Amino acid sequence: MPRPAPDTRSRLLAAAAAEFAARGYAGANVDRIARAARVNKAMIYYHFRSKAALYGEILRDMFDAVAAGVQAVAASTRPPDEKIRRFVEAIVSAAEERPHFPAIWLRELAEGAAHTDAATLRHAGAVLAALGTILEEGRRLRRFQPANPLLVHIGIVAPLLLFLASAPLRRKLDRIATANAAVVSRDAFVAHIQRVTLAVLEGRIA
Amino acid sequence: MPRPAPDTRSRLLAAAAAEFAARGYAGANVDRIARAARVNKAMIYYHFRSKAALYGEILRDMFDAVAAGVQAVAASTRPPDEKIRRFVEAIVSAAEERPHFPAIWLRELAEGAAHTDAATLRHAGAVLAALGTILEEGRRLRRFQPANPLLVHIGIVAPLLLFLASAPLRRKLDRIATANAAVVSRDAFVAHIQRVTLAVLEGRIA
DNA sequence: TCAGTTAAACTAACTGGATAGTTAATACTG
DNA sequence: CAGTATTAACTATCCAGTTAGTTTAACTGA
Repeated sequence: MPRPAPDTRSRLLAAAAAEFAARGYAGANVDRIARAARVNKAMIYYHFRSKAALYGEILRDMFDAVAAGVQAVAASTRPPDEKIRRFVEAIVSAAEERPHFPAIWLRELAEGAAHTDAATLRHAGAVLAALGTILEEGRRLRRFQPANPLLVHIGIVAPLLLFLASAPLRRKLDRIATANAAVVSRDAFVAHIQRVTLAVLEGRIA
Repeated sequence: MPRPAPDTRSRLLAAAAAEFAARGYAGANVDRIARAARVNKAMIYYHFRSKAALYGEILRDMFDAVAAGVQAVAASTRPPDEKIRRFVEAIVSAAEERPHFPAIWLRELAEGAAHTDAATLRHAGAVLAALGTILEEGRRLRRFQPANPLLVHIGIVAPLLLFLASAPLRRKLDRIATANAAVVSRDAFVAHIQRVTLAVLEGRIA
């Protein structure tokens, strides 16, 4: 039933996100995306303008979501330590709603955000800015020590992204390797990042 | 001067590492690698078997170097806390001798090590194993609390990789963004990771 | 000491297959 | 019937890998 444009568009977005995450922008194949979405390839060019535009749409959606999440946290009325916990949680849950986000973000970092347009880049910058706001507030309230926002940000985002993005690899290794006991649950990992970050901010490190 | 086979091979390796780091395996272009190395494209197929073999060689060299470095640290006679500091330092200096390592490693993680052969994968696993040895020793000597090696490993490697791999992006952003004061030196960053890791291991968190 | 031989190192030009993007025609629905 | 959604088949380009032939350094032995 053509007119109501079923879910072709969203099916394409989902299939494309999986493909881009698994193979990167250059490695992604438009025919394969169409096949996975069970849709004619030409629909990609009907609903989106090009492979690049499709990718851009996915990126934009991802960074919009994260930026919105962490900005809400920063603007809320909570004690600073609680804001930090929720900042971490906001990133993780945005990533879990979009399972391909971590891998795609990692790749964009690796190639200097080559496929990221200025607007999306600003949204990404807003995540760092939101963290900066929280740190500043914590400092004003004498709860946090001075800390470089970039350093704190990397300390949070890098482990989260790597942990989430490497899930497929870890599963693969567990199947091969000899009883690799090094398995960590999502919750344990998040809690660990929250604790470590707060220890840093509250000056409980060395 | 054909016979002495000047540095064609090493020039190709260098150019290829840069290309793979900047664009990923699929995005890398063999003609561009040859041009950058100022060498005829056919030389790639003369000195290496294929694009994949060239990439594999680069990966192998990288993981060999890191594995050797951290294994030397683990085998040395130092107190556990010093071993941890040197473990971090070993990874950073291997990465600095091979500036394209971090971006390439990040990508491999993002795509589940799709282009990594079994031997190279074992070397990568050896890095985690070396850390495990250090943690165990520290525990035996009552210096470290019990800790999940994978969790500690990600806490070290993820920030290092992200910090090193995002250097080009950060430079790009600094040129655009309005007085982004969030600049962190290499040494400050490394020292921070060392301190945080030891705080975790010595049970000084939470 | 040097003509002749060998094999490694190298090149220009080509090939074939993959793939992003197009088009013209068709189905459906309000 | 009007316009949105969809399709099969096509095109043009790009790019990994090949090939047939050339140059050069190192060696041979007379």
